Amino acid sequence: MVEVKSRRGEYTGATRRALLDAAARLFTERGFAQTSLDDVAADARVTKGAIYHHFASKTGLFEALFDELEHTESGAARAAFEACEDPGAGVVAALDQFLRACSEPVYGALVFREAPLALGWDTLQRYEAKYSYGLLTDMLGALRGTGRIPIWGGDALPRVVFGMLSAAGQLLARTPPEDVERVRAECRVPFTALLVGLSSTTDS
Amino acid sequence: MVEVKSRRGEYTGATRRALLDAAARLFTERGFAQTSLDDVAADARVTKGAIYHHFASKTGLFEALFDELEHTESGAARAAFEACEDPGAGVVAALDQFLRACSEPVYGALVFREAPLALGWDTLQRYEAKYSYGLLTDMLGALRGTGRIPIWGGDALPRVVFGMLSAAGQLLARTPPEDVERVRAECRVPFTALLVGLSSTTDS
DNA sequence: GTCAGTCACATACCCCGAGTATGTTCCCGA
DNA sequence: TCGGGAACATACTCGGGGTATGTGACTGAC
Repeated sequence: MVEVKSRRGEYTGATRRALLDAAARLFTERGFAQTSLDDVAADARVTKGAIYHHFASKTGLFEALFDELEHTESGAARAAFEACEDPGAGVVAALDQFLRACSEPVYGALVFREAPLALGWDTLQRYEAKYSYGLLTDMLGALRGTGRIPIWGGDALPRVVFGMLSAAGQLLARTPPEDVERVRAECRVPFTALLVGLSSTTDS
Repeated sequence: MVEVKSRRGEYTGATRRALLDAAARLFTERGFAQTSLDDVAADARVTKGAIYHHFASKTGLFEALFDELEHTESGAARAAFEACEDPGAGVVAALDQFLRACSEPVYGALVFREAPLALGWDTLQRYEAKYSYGLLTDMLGALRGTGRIPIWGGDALPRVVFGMLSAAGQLLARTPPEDVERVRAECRVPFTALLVGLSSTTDS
C-alpha cells in the first residue's frame, strides 16, 4: 500500500504507475491474452525489464491492477451499505453503487471479463473472499439478523448471489452507454425479487 | 454431426474419439491451459499431427468436446422440462437434472471451469445461445405465459439467472462427492426463492 | 573524495508450446 | 498398376513469457 519512499524521488513510483495505466488500457481494449508484455512496456515507454522489476509475472501485473480496482470499489460499496441504518436499504444502496461501477468500462471489463481468464478461478476466489465476497456475506448476515431471510447452512447462497452479480456486471460492461440506464434498472429486478422470495421462505 | 463414413472402417473415427476422450480427461484433471497438445496426443497414442488433422486448433478441439457435452446435457434438461405438464414443475425438474449433471465431474469442470478460459466469453455466449440459454428463455417464457412472472424487457433476467446457474454449477463441480447431496439442496434455495419473488412482483 | 553497494531499469538470451509444412504409408477405384 | 487422397507422423518455425546479465546513477561509509 504505502509506496517505498525511494531516496531518488518518485521516479520509480511513476514508472510503476505508468505500467499499471498502460496495462489497464491495453487489457481493457485487446484483452489480457492478446496483449504481450512488450506491448505494455512500449506503451509505458520502458522495456520488459521494468515490468519484471516491479512485478513477479504477467499475472502479477494483472493482480496488482485488479487488487487496486477491487480495493477502491469494494470500499465504496461497503460505505454505501454502512451509510444506511436499515440493512435492507443498505443492500439496495450497495447494489446500486456496484451496478454503477460495472458501467464504468475499465472496471467492468477487467474484473468480470478478463479476471477469470487472467487469474483463473482459484486465485479469483481468494480475491473475492478478500473483497466483494466478504462484503456480500456481511450484508447477507445483517439481513439474516433482522430475520428478513432464513438461516442457511453452507455458502451456496452467497456463491449463487455472487454469480448473479458477476452476470449483471458482465452484461453492463458490454452494454453501450446509451442503454446503460435501462439495463441497470432491469438488473435490479432479479435481486429485489430474490430478496422478496427469501424473506417469504420458511426454513425447511 | 454425422461422421464421415470412411471407406476404411471406423479406424479414423476411433482416433477422433480417442482424442476427445484423452482431452476430456486431461482438461478435467490439469485444466485447459496446463495441458499441451503433445500431452493429449500422447495419451491417445498418436502425435500432434493427428490432432490438427481432425481439429482446426486447440480451441477447436475443446469446442468439439464442449459441443458434445452441451448437446446431450441440454437435451436431457429440455426433456425433463417438457415431460411435465405444468411449466413450474418443469422448471424444477430441469433444474434438478441440471444440478445432477453438474455434480458429474467432467461436465461441471469442463463447462463451468474451463470453457470460459478456453473459448473466451464471446464464443461461449454463442454456444449458450445455442443450448442452455435458449432452453432457459423458453422456460422463462412458458412461466411468463402462465402469468407466474412479470413481463420483462431486455435479456437482463435470463442472463442473471444464467449467472446463478453457472455459479451453482461451478460450486457443485468443486464439491467432494460426500457433500454433493447437501450442497445440491442448498443450491435449490435461491432459485425457488427467485421464482417466488418474481411471481409476487408487479410490473413497474 | 572515492569506492563499494544497490536500486532501477535495459539488453540479450532461453525455452516451451501452438501452429505449419512436408513426408510417408495405406487403401481404393479406375 | 498406378494415380490420388485419406490418415496420420516428422521436422520445423515463431511468438511470447520468463531469466540472466549488463549498466548507469545515486548514496552512504570511511
